[in-house]
Amino acid sequence: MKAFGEIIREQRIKRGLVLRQVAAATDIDQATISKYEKCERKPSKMQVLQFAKLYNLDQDTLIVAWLSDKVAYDLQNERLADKVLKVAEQKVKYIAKNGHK
Amino acid sequence: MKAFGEIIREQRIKRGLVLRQVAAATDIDQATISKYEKCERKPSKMQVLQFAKLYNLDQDTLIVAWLSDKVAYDLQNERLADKVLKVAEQKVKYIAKNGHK
DNA sequence: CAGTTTTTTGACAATTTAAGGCAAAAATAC
DNA sequence: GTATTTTTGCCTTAAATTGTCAAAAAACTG
Repeated sequence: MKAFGEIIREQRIKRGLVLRQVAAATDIDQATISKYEKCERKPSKMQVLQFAKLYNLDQDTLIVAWLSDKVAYDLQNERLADKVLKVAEQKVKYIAKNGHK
Repeated sequence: MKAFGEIIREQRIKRGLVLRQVAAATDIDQATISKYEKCERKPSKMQVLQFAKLYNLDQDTLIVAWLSDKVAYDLQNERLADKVLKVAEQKVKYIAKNGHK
């Protein structure tokens, strides 16, 4: 249960890379990458996939980390977060079944 | 497990009001209200509370309906929605416990 | 069925929100 | 203490979402 940022930082360190190098490889500003790693900016899906490729990570795993960050972020400070997630789960199931009328 | 829009439409009909009247009472454009009821626009939190007051509904209930709509909407078409919600739940719990460093 | 009221739609303007980018500051390593 | 790396702040930009108005469509009413 790691945040997207933690994951990509771990991977970068593990490979002994500095931000500058990752920036060069991905064509993303190094300050921006720093912010991703510290969870101060949220990348687009395309960028998530870029990182998955760069670090040889399973795409699904990384996307789950990234999307769940977003959801959790939207609910931060919400007393009702728990209830909201349970209801959202039902709604997602319902939509998956019956489509979106 | 109703959508926010369904709820406020039900309530309006139940009271025999037309959009024009609700628009006057809330100072929201009637086209906008129509869109809320059809889930084509998402109101702000303030407006959700306005509707709670207008229709004498429990605020929490309405907010849960509204927020869960948002979450479910973000995850529509996401094959991984289920997994995402489970992870998000853990993250929310974690944040609630340890704050947001 | 014509006339009236209500609801919906569509295009556009306005707002809001979040991200990208640069340069300076801070931290870390050498 | 210098050099490198990382972080921060600010600002611009871009994207997404909403509100608004007018016209079209739909639903009532007599």
